Amino acid sequence: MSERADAARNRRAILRAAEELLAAHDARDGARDGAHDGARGAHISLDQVAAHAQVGKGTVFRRFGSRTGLMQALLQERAAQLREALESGPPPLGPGAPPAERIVAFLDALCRLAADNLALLAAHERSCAPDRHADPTYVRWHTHLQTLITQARPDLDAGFVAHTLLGMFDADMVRRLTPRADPGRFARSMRQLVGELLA
Amino acid sequence: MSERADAARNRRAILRAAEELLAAHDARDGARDGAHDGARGAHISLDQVAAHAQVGKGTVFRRFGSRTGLMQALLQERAAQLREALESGPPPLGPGAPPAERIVAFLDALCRLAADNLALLAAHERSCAPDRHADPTYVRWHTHLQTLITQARPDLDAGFVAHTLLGMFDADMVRRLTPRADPGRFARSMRQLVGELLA
DNA sequence: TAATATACGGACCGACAGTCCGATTGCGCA
DNA sequence: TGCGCAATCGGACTGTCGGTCCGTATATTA
Repeated sequence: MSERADAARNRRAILRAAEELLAAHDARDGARDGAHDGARGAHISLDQVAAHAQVGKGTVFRRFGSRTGLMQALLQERAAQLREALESGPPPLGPGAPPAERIVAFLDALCRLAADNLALLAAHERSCAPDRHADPTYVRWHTHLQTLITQARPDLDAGFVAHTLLGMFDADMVRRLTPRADPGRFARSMRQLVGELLA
Repeated sequence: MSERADAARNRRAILRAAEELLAAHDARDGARDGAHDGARGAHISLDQVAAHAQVGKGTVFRRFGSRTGLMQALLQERAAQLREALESGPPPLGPGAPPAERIVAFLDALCRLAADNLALLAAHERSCAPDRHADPTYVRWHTHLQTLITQARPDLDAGFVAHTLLGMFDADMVRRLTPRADPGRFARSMRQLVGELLA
């Protein structure tokens, strides 16, 4: 036995509470359209999360270690499905398709994931700012891309390119480049750029 | 008259103090080589800056409005020379050369600027995280790139590509991709990637 | 030199990440 | 079923920091 029942229950409660607060932010912020609204940032404090989860603050820290830990756990959860698809799903997302196609499929999937989780992404960025490159999910994505890029374009600096491509998914950038009038712009421009690189 | 003499003196003192603290961080952190050292971040508190500048905290806020304001001022100062060169210097950095060359020259200049001001860049990122896209220096750089890209490759989404290219200059990324053993890697990989895009 | 707009400094505030410890409770075991 | 302990809980507490306030000091100008 590695985790007591109440502990597991609280872990779930905390994750769900964080999601709900994030979603609330998303809704509230999303309501504002048009030009950017300056001081962005889904700032949910851990006190809020604890209160919303009906749990003591200490519990949050015992379960997740820190704000960063909570955010990483949250992102990991949301990314689980994608991870599964990458590792053992059908091509082109999963193994089996030529690398260039897998890259495009992966980035498309990231677009969707980003669009559906803007607030989480923003909060995650903010918390992990110190070195987002240490986040397990980021590392996994980076490794995946790097491998594929190495196969598709052995002449490029795959690590560098992978970082650059992942850099596109900055929450603020996604938001800015996803205007109401043309919600497909981000994905389209992204695909075009990747096309250039793999051509 | 727009600013009293003592006010101007203090403004300079604060800027210099911030630079010195940042440099101290840089030195201390830079001493560590090899693998990443986790919790990065040139975190200089405004209390520290005020103390180091031998000035009251209130003065810092009166002059710069906020932490973000201070960071923006700092970056603007460091970027002044580059700005000058872009607007009225000799080609290819300044006007007169073909857009593709100007883009490369500009990004090369950014490489140098980034390398020389890693700590500032990191601190700036951290403070302006909410929306770095509102920073005057960032906006200037983005506009510059966007214009040139539009000329060089009218078929691309210039705004998107410009953001992506600027995204490469994330302090953490620069640091990671500038190993002691091969300090030219970042600039080289960057040039290669840009070459692909403009080809 | 007097009058006034400006600037100064540092005490003060509220928010928040993270810590601590006495009270509580799930759970294996007899 | 009931015991006992280890794990968990909760929320008070701490230290830090960005930002505000206001009584005092000073540059400036006439």
